[in-house]
Amino acid sequence: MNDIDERWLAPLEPSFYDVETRRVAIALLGKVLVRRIDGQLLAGRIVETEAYLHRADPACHAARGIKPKNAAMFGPPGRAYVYPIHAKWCFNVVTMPEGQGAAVLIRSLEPVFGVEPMKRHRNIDESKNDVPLTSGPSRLCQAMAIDRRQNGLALWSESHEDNVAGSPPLWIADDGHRYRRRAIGCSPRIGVTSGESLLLRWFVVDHPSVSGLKRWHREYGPAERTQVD
DNA sequence: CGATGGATGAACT
DNA sequence: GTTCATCCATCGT
Repeated sequence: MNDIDERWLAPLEPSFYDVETRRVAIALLGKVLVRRIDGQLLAGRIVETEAYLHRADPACHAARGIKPKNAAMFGPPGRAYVYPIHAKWCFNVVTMPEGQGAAVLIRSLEPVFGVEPMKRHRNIDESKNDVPLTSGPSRLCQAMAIDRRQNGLALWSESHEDNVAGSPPLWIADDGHRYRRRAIGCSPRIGVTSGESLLLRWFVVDHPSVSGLKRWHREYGPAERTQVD
């Protein structure tokens, strides 16, 4: 597990994120969120996302304009937007259009490697195997050790210079994994108090790492057809 | 599965 | 000081 060939984990280019928010949310399913911390590599496959649109979306933090708290949302696509909620953290990726405050919330990961350090970060006993490690936006932040320090961080390779280890502490990679279109479901977003009728949550159907509302979903089909590639 | 109550950071008055 | 928030562990059915 320690001899990971990072060539398979090269950061996605900024152009990946410079796309309409919903397409990014869908295209992120199957990608791998990677974290380097304490000399260890943590990774989890993205299996649940939500889109927060720059307009006509009252649930988006950008809806009430730019504030110090949400300023990272208004930065270039491909940067992290990390914000606190109910004493925990949520990790978003900024999408296009730049400067408008659109983002994708990463809601759940399937652990790929680094399970032991993830358990430590989550304060879970090493012997326990049935506790959700990275299911839910705040749990995955805890497992991946993401907090306000990653707010505004660039996730592409240029940010290597930000880190003495020669690589960004947090990025998203494409290892070639693809989910079939029929394996992707959609639903309203979880926990939002406005814009609740919008189907802006996507997830891998019946995946054990997906959090919440598994029952209320429908196949991501022609009605929501969006170019994934 | 749904309801409940706890937890904390930041924007308000 | 008060309120609200892209939550979640826990408990009851």
